[in-house]
Amino acid sequence: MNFVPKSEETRRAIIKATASIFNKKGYVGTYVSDLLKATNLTKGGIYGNFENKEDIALAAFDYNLGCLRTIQKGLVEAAKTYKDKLLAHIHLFSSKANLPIPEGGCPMGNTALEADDTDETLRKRAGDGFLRWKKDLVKLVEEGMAAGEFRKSTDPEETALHIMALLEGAVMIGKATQNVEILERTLDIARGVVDNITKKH
Amino acid sequence: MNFVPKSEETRRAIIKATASIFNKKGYVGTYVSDLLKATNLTKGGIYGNFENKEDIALAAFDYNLGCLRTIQKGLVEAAKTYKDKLLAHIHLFSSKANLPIPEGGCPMGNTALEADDTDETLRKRAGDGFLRWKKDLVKLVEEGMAAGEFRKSTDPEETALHIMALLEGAVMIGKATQNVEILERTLDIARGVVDNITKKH
DNA sequence: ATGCAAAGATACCGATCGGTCTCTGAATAC
DNA sequence: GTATTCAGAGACCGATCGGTATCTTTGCAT
Repeated sequence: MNFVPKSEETRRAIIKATASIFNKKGYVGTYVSDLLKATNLTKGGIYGNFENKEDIALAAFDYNLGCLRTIQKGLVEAAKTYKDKLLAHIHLFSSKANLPIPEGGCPMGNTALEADDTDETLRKRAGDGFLRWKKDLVKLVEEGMAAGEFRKSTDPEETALHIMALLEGAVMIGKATQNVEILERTLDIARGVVDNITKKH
Repeated sequence: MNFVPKSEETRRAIIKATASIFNKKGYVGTYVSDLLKATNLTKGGIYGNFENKEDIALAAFDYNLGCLRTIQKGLVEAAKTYKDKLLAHIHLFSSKANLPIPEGGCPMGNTALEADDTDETLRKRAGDGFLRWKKDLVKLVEEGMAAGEFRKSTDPEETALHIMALLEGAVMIGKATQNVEILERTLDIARGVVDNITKKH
């Protein structure tokens, strides 16, 4: 215990180099040997900066999710209307968007389904990520309602869950079938959800 | 090559005993030692009936999915209206339903997100499962339209994707957050989708 | 130039991985 | 009763797992 990383810089480099591996191959499927290859380090370098494999996996998850949220934040801030802000959340998942999102897809989704029965710490990270995302969406819907963009009858929580579930489901089914059309069609459904709460004039 | 299982009965027993393990811990996360424990067999028994671990994993996936589809089929056939048949697909995922569904959740979802970047054979199984499910749903919507239950303006494929993505997303987010309310609320959204294509009178 | 600290290389560890091969014991055939 | 068969037991295999402990190198302060 009282573990102190030897070099904050190396630590960051390890995370950056290995985050995509964890996101693609999962926690158990990623071996320390994979990390050595990806970082061109040896065990001394790895274990001098991380306590153990799970420590790296957690940092990698945070990195991947942080990366996603940063892009998301940029898109949302760039959007002017609340409708467009919601659409930005959807656009983030589009294969056409060509955004520098983490390889391997949504880290929350990947982690959720791998870790839910096996690793409580990782599961909680994913769960907290979803709750934070929901909070963001709920806030956007509420603000959009206050601004008069969305119908008064809108249920913010329902809308948030609707969009989130659609997006995660879209990615999952799109990846399993390796069918981009399915992904994009499902994203269009999510866009329709946003459209449906928007006031027409 | 030319592998022939020694006992069809034992083979089935192995699948039955280990299917839930694969569904919970995933392909890489499930060890042959886990299978020995669960079956009370030794390696001779296992490898006399399966070529290798992937062979068991594939059989386990088929078993889990088959189990799910059997229950699904029963619920759908029991439902009288097409609306209720669609709702049956949703009900299958409800935590309140207390159905004997495979432990560990939807095998397609689990397999999709674990195997999409690592195991082409497993990925394809999951993908094919989704496509078959979509076909079932599309057919139900089309038949419901022909029977005058659903609006003429309904897009069967869109409806199918909408329901599937919502359900898979619901399970994922529900499990990650360990929040049954979130699962059930999202299922209600899916029920709303069915309601929206249903003609009112 | 010399001494020191620390980051990372490397050798090593026990455990366990997936898989093979030989043996054994119980049921069947004769 | 004896021979045969075959499902499954279990010892064994090399490779690799995650992790530790010691050595080596490098850069810096003096």
